[in-house]
Amino acid sequence: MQDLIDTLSGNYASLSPQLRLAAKHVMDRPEDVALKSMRAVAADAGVAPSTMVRLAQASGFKSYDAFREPFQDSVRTGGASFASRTEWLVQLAGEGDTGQLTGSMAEAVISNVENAFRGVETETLEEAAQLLRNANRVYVAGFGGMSAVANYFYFVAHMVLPHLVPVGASGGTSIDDLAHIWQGDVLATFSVEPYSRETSRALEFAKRRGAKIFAITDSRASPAGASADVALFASTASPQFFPSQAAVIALIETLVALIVAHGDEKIVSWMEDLERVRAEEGLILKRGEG
Amino acid sequence: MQDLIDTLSGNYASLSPQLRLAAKHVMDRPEDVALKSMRAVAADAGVAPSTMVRLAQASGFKSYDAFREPFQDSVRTGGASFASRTEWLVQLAGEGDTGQLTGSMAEAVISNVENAFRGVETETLEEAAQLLRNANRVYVAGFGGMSAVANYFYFVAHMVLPHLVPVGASGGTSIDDLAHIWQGDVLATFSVEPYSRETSRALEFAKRRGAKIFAITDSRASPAGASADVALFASTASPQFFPSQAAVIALIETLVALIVAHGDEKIVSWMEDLERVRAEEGLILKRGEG
DNA sequence: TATGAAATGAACCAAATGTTTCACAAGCAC
DNA sequence: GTGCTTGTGAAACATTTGGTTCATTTCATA
Repeated sequence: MQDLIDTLSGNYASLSPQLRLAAKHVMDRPEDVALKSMRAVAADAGVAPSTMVRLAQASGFKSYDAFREPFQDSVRTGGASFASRTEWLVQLAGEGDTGQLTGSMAEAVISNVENAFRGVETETLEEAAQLLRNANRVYVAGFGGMSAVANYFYFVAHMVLPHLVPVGASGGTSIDDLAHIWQGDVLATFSVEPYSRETSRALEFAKRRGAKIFAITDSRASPAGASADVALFASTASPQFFPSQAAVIALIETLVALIVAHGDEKIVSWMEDLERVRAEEGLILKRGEG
Repeated sequence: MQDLIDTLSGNYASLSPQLRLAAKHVMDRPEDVALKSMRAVAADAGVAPSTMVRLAQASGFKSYDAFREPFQDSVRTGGASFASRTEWLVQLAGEGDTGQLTGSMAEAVISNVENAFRGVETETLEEAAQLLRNANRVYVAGFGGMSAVANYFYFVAHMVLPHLVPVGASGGTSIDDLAHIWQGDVLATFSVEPYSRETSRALEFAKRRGAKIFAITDSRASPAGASADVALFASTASPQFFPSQAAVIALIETLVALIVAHGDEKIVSWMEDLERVRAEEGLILKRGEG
């Protein structure tokens, strides 16, 4: 099957738009080809049933059923897909130190994500969403290793929260960016150990000004965790030198989802607008375009 | 599915002869149930088609299709399929529950991470690590929603790879930053649907210059996935409007861990230096300091 | 703009699908 | 033996399947 996918990927450029759509879907969800009916796969891919037949023929198969066979075989023999998580990790460990490292990273990330979601109360998430939504301004701050995370939050959230202000991105000191923070504003911080001095400075400053604090951090005992009005916690445990931010990212994404879900319908039409504009301006590729 | 097989095995004694035949075959070849038609399975088991329906009903399922579902799920590597974005938007009108949204996000992230790690071959990870380590220069590019991810990669990796060059961060056009890319260099791209036009432009440019391409993306059929020398894939499926980047982040972290693990000892002492300096310069807080 | 080739989707077909029905057989109580 | 329940498979059912046809659309070329 992998051979077939490689072939498909190789010929991809020379296919017609509709065949590309079909091929892309097949490559993305090969199990569906094995399990679902041709029509169902076609519907998922957004093409006509006949297009699937044409794809099969274009790939050198006499019929769609013949085309489907390799996929069914790979699902059948692919003991990997049957393996439980622990079995899989053990097997991975058998593949040398690369496999071991990969396995332990996967384990760490999954358990971090699980713990983050398990540990959080839905009310706290609600509170956080409300705090951010109702704030006058939200200042977004993350330093050192967390600047990228703060950056990510800013990018995702600014589409649904118009009152976001990035801190520390402009090159100046963070206090410059915070100069106008005030009551009714919120400082959103992202921090993990080792905690940067700049974060705690920003925290103190914002508090003194009467702003509320929202934090995502790795411990209740952290500077941000202790002083925040609303805080979410995500472990960053990792078998390697750098803390893993995957769980933090997951929390951020969930939070933004909540903000949208329980926000007014204005937000939704707004996002639709945004996407439409980006498409019209040619900033993003249309489906099938390459 | 294993639960179902256990139940089947438990009730086995109390079944009628024909149902036993059917149940035995189902337990022996569960993949066949997932892949073949009911009639085919019945024929293999040596029973009438209706017997299969009866087995399904006797197991507490309303239809044979419902009975088959657990088998298909267990065969399937790609776990839950999520409603399309538009469906999600519709669902929003019905105002979903906070807990439900949180749960489905957790499910999505975990399954994305697991699939990303399961789908990757350890050799590919090795190749990627080597490609990046041995490159003359590595240009790091991500646009739109992926700029934060690229930013994260740059931040984490630049501590272990001194020859990293950010693209598009300086405010100018990305091509400006790529101007000096050449053979022996590598373009590292991060992209998910909807693919930005800028990414494919950068890809073309780098290829023309003879540079190698490394990509983390969400599909083999994506512009980056198709043209990359080494590519890693991570699903970004999510029950909400924005794709989830958590799995991409997890892959990035693993890759960096590999680069460190198999790099020369210079890298390690280098990182130690870096941390020492940051501590000494008072950029980060000592333990207990707040 | 006109022309021809390629691409596409709607409609259709025969075959196969899951399901239901029903007649019959086997076993059991009386 | 007669009734009655349970188990069973053949046949018929509506539905869905993979495959084909063909009119229409698309688009590059003339």
